Amino acid sequence: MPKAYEPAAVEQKWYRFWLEQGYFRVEIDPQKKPFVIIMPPPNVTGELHIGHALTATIEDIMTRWHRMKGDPTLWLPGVDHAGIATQVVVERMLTSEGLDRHQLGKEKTRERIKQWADSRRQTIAEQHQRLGASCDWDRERYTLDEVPSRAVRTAFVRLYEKGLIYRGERIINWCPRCSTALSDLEVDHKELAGQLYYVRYPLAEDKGFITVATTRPETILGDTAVAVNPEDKRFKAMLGKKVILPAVKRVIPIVADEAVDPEFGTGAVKITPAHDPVDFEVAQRQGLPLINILNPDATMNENAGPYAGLDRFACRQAILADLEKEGLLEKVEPYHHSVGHCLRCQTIVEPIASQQWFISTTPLAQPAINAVQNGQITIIPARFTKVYLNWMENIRDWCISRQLWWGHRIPVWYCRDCGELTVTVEDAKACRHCGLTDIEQDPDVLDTWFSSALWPHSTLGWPDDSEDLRYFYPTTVMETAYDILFFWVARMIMMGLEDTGDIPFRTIYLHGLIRDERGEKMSKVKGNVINPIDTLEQYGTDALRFAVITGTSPGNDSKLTPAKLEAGRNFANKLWNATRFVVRSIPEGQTTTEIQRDSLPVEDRWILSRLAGTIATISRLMEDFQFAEAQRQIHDFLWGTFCDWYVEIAKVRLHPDAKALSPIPVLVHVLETSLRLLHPYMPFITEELWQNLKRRADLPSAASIMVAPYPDSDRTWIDPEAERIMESVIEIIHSIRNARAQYKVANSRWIEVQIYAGGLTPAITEHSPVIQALARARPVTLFETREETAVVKNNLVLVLKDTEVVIPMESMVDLEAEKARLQKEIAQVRADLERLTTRLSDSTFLTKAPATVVDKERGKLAERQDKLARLEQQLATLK
RNA sequence: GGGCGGUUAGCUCAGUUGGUCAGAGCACCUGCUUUACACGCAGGGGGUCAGAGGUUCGAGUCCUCUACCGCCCA
Repeated sequence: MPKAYEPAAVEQKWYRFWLEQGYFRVEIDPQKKPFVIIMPPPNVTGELHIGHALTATIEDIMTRWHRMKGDPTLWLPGVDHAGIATQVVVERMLTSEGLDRHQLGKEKTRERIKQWADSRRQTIAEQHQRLGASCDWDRERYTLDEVPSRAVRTAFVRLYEKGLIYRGERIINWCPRCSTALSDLEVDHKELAGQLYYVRYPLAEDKGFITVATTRPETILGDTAVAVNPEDKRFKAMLGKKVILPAVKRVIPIVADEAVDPEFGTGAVKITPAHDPVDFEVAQRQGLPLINILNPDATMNENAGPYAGLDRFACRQAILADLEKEGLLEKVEPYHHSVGHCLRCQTIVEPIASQQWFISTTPLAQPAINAVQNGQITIIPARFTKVYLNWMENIRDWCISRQLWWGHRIPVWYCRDCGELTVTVEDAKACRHCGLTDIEQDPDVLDTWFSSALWPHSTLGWPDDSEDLRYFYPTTVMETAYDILFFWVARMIMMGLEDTGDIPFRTIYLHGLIRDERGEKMSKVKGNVINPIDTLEQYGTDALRFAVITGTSPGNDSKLTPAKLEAGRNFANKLWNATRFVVRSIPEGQTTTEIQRDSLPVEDRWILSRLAGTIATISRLMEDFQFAEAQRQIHDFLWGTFCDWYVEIAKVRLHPDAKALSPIPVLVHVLETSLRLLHPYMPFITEELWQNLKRRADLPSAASIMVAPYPDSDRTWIDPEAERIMESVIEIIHSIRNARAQYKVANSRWIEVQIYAGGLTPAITEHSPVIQALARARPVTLFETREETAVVKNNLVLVLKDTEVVIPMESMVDLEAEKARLQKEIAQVRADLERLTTRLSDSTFLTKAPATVVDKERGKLAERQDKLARLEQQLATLK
């Protein structure tokens, strides 16, 4: 084995091996309950970013863990076609070639997008593999595959037939750049500093005017009324009168409507029904006409009269100039308001009344609310339950049609003869109503999120009654970032329940976002994105996985820093060298590593006890989804307990002259078990080391660590006595090392030590070679009690929990410094004593606190009193 | 406007049923070519757990309020 861990070769080798062995494939076993995660499909648009690496790592941890536990485990990977995003990307490519999609035509454009998306799918799969993802690649799905596509059509048709999908004219969010409708969720609201313009609308029949305030003066061109609140006394006389719309000179009425906020602007507002959701509703109530003034690219259309052809913002300036000229612009105030931007391209969206397809969500939301409220579905962390319910309870209809060329076509055909609609799963050949064949399919496609909403069941075969669907559905965990709760999770619950009658998953685990070192969200624009592939090439995949998990807790954001990556890399290297040491220590030809349980020395019983305790803790934490804490515990056990202490102690017995029982079986057993514990977190290095170990020692029969059993906690190894003894031994070694450092004793110098160990004397005596080796102390002499030897002046006495360590100071110690140290320690013990005495003389404490707590406090008091006496005695010898 | 989260060592953060909980990593300081590892070893300093009040025998942990930072929804 080389001196340092070199990840690159190891990773590729083992991933290929796992793949070839078919370990990722799940076998259906009707006798067992499966563990199932459907991967939330990454966007086909790009490469994986560090957030995907976190998603993949957490899902892989759960997957590998359950697989090792023996559950039939399915982690189903997939990609979604990302309608808008993909089309945006390919359109940009076309632009750079001097083309645009209209020149190229629909078919050729679609072909280009398809080619590109297919290549991306390949990249994404490869990147997941580099991350060690143990997904079942045979079951990989793509939203545009045959079955998911049929699922989309089937779901659409069923909802349509139930009256839950309808077509209607509503205000939707229109992205002029993408040239499509968007759902409310795809609009990013940003607070912008704008202006509030006060504009005078002259009365048609009288002198005077009414002033309205607006942030979008260009929409004046689409006004069909001015409205005031019916309760607003200021405008009583105005009601029923007409005003002349500036700029286009149209005559419009002044109406009363409750929706008007008398506090806003002047209390009178302009009504632009085709370009504002509130105004649209006012118009419905008041029977006002709709005038659309915008072309799809947000230039003004023919309804804008003299302004036709201008861009919306140019038009705004032109109208303001004209109003100014006519003296109709009363005043302008600075005004902060929220402006919608396209999630994908950040263009300012326009609310436009438009004929679109919608899902009537309220009937779907109720069962989705129930499923969470009655505990069928659990959200982790729990606080997101409220966020989820709040969204569901206030849900609005979902606009699902998109004016794009990339996605699932809407399965609706319009008849040119009778005008009726034909809505079918299979392509329609003729009108269902009149039978004639002059029909045309709706040109639009469906929102990509519509297909994502079906993902947990469509990937398993729905609408077919497939074996996978019957066995794996409902799935176990939906794991994703919290920012996707509404996009995916909420809609998956609605559609899963609607289509299958059952919940799509039992647990929702939401992780936080990864931010950069300064806590900022990563974005390509800011240039602070971390590429997971570059990172894993630099530090190793296991180090990357370790780093993204470090310090995370459910639902909380985390920062990825070079320090964390280095910690991961260092840990991998530490494991590498620990294993290298163990492997090298196994004598040639010896493979038996069976543990002789009856004759184990205390340190072996101790490390095995600690291992059993660690396993129990890890199991509890993992059941609880506390992966970061579990990882930390394994790390601390391996580094802080196994390497720092057990391996060092074992070296004494490995010495060629040692006659003691060989520690090799325990070394191998603890290391091997720890590697299995760690495998879900750091799969590559654990496999490499496990295989190295296997070559030299008898290990469980599995061909790979990833199919070896996950360690089970065996309480019979818990050994409080061994733990107590070893804690004392460690404390003794600590105290001697501490003294050496404090008194600047040269490393090469051996110092003499006497230990007073009371009842622990025989046990500590056994460890005197260990104390000698690890504390560089010789000779080490043990006594039951202080009285056995005369109190000698000028000794350094270290008062420990169960023992006392005496080091003759001879020439090495500064007497005054030692006095000061003792005085300081005495003061500390006195402070403790005072606190304990107060507490124990408090009658409420004595009566109300549980007896165990009171006893514990009494024990502490006795211990401190004893310690104080010993310290004072020691101080006296120095005077 | 409504809701949520955060505020713990210089930095990044753990701390899930209130009683060894004041921790980890990094950084810092002092030593160390101790034959697994300098991607290391040994030792060390450092925090009134944002502030105020309350519940309790006991609060980083529960409740109320305040301040600052951040997020989501409208």
